[in-house]
Amino acid sequence: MIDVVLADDHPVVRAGLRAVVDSQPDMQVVHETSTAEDLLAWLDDGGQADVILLDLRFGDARMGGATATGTIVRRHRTPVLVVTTYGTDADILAAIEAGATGYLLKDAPTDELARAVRSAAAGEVALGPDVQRRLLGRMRSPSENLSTRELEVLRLVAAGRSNDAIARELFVSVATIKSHLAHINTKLGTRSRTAAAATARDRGML
Amino acid sequence: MIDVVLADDHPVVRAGLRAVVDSQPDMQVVHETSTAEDLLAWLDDGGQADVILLDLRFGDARMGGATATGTIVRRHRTPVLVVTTYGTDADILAAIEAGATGYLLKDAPTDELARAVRSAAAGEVALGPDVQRRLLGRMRSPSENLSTRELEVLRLVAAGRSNDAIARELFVSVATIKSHLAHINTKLGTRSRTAAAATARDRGML
DNA sequence: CCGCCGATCAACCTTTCGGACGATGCGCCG
DNA sequence: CGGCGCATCGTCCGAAAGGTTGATCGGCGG
Repeated sequence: MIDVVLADDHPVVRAGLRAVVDSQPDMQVVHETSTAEDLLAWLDDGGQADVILLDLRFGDARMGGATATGTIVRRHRTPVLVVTTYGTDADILAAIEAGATGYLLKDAPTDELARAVRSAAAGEVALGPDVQRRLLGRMRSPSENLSTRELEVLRLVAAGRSNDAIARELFVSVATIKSHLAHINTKLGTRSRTAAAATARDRGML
Repeated sequence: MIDVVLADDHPVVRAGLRAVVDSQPDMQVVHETSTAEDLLAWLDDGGQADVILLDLRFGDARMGGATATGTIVRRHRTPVLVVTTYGTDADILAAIEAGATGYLLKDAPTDELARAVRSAAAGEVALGPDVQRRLLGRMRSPSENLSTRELEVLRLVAAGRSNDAIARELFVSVATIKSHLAHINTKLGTRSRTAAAATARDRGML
């Protein structure tokens, strides 16, 4: 039997996760908390769990999901499965770097969730298909390979400047800016300045 | 007995709403759908409900929650209770203008949800406390002169979509998007989509 | 009832971008 | 030394975006 703990500040979502987990014959919810602090307190108090389902976005809570994940993994070595609504690349990366065993989006079908819980309990990594796709996309375009000049241009693009304005601002010709932008779009896998700016924001590279 | 229909593209949230509703002695879930189209189809097919719990954000679905709300209210006169995760002012306004009977955030406690369902079934308006506070805040500062539609377009622009993509997403022609964008640029004092997106971010209108 | 506004679309034209070449110079590293 | 990546510029062309004007339609308020 897999003992699962839920940590989510949305009562409705907690009820949903509980329903999904309890409907599985081989797992059960043993505890629920609505804040990361409560979760930590429960664990420190001797609470035992096989898997923790954690929401990355704790409303306006003091402790973020990523921080909580790091603390839990370090202190209790319990597998943390991050289940959140929106998956910006930065969030996902942060969670994984913090030591999360898996990352699922809330729009994942229930059987996928159950599978992820079993994988996590077994100590395996469990990433949702969406998440895997995102990570792959990130690999294909390793973002950080933007040169300093390209990043400089990208920042100005994101600020809404035109090529001409950027050229004047950087004391180069428009052709150069276009060239940089072409490289940026190639590296980020985008097709327009606006998409590049949006992607850059998502990845927290500004 | 209050018959409730759920419309949400997140399986977990659907399970959560179902758990909450079914735990109340005076209400029950009679149908679930994951898209607005399915919901409309079910209603058109003779489905009867006392209250509809609808998610405003239907992933990448073709029909937005606000549009769906309008159609349902006009065609079937069934009270629609919008239950969504994040409450942007524009979202709330759009939903209410479309004729939603109530608006709740998903982080609302379960008893508040149950109360809202009863109010909606009785034909009363049911706005969560958070929502009411937001509306008041909005009254004080009339935000921007941007219409809800323009704001919708602006958001997609900021997400990096092309005019063509936005047009397909909103089911209108490219000419309309260009028209909206022209108005947006006039109102914001910008000269390009990227600048408009940047300005919008600065002013926190997304 | 009439006027105004928001949403929708169209046609036309100008400007800006983006893609696909190629070219030069510079610094770094094996 | 000889690549290699980076930054710089150029041209050509097609695609996308922006500006202008004008039109229809529905709702809402005076």
